[in-house]
Amino acid sequence: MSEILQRKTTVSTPVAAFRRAPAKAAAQLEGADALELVELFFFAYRDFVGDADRLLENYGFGRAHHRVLHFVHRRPGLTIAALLETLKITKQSLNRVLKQLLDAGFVEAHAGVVDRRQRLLYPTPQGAKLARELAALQSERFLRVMEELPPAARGAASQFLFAMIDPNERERVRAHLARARRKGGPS
Amino acid sequence: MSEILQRKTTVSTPVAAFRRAPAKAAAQLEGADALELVELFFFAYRDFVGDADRLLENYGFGRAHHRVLHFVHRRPGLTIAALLETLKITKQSLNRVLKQLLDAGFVEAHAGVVDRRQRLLYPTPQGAKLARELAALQSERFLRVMEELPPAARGAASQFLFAMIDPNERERVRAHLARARRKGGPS
DNA sequence: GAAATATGTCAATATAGCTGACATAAAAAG
DNA sequence: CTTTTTATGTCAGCTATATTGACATATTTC
Repeated sequence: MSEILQRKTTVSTPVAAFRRAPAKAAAQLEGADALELVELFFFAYRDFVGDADRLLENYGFGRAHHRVLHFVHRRPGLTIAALLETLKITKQSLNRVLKQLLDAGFVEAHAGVVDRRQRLLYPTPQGAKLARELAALQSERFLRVMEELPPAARGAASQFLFAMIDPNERERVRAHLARARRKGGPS
Repeated sequence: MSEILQRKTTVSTPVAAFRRAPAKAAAQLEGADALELVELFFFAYRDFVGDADRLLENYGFGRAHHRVLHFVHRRPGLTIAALLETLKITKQSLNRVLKQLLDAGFVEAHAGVVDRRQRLLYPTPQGAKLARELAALQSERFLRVMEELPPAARGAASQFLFAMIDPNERERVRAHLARARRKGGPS
């Protein structure tokens, strides 16, 4: 069931709780095993963002730029307000990063047609290219993971991640994904 | 299979690829669906760390303190070198944070017995208490998630997270978990 | 016309990381 | 027993990312 977690020299698997004691899972989880999940999540995220970080260095950009470019690419025509809500940062924080992306020609802003106060953000061709490269890097990790995982576990990954999101944020996330599907398309 | 992802008003699920086209999964994943996993991972991690952040504020500590305290608590007697390797930061970065934890009485350092150059790090009772509180907060999220998830998906979560870790880091992570199990115990 | 909204901007501050250079004590190697 | 390596500490300066608070402007809505 968890071959990938096994060392060649038989040693205990990273997180054994769910297999070890299926009956008393909820009780036993609390102490040590949830802690292991916490740590795995930490390590996984650390490596996950590392991929993109290395590419971004070549452009003089950081993670903040990545996030902005990513969401603008995913939802062309995104407003400042929508971006702020997605990123959960202040407009002052966003502005520094966004200005750099605008100046460097990776993102464009156009006045909204229905509401001219709004600035609708679009990736430039150059921005779209970088966004695709970054997305490819991170997607590759997921692709590799899905290949490694037993087929039964594959669908579980997205369920798991979605369940990890704050319940009161889920609707927003769902809305974002729905809009990205309409707008961004196959890219 | 993915009830938790469903809106009450029937709408497409966040990540439908693995169910949508089991046969052509690998091909179709690349474009849009791996991207959704990337985003879910981002949102999930954002909310996951948010829990602890709020508690840490009361103590004037940040995430960096949390990570140090966490690993010291998990592996009492940890050396500086081991901590640096786990956190993947420089000793200068660590030192500022560690000094604050030492000064505030959350962590203690004792000269190593076999090698007196080493400083073995231990949580104080106060440090252990805070570490447990933080761990409980983050464990709770996992516990809730595991309850939400269909039983079949539960074991998959740890497999998934472990598979997300860089292959050349996995041995280190396994070693960490093994040591934590011996040392930290049920805490 | 007044009020609310979307956005921009200036200034000061905090946190968390980095590089580079140098210092010290203890262990290991010769 | 001297030299070298190792484990750690520390100073100084820099960068990236975020914050709060205050104020400005254009546009829309009431």
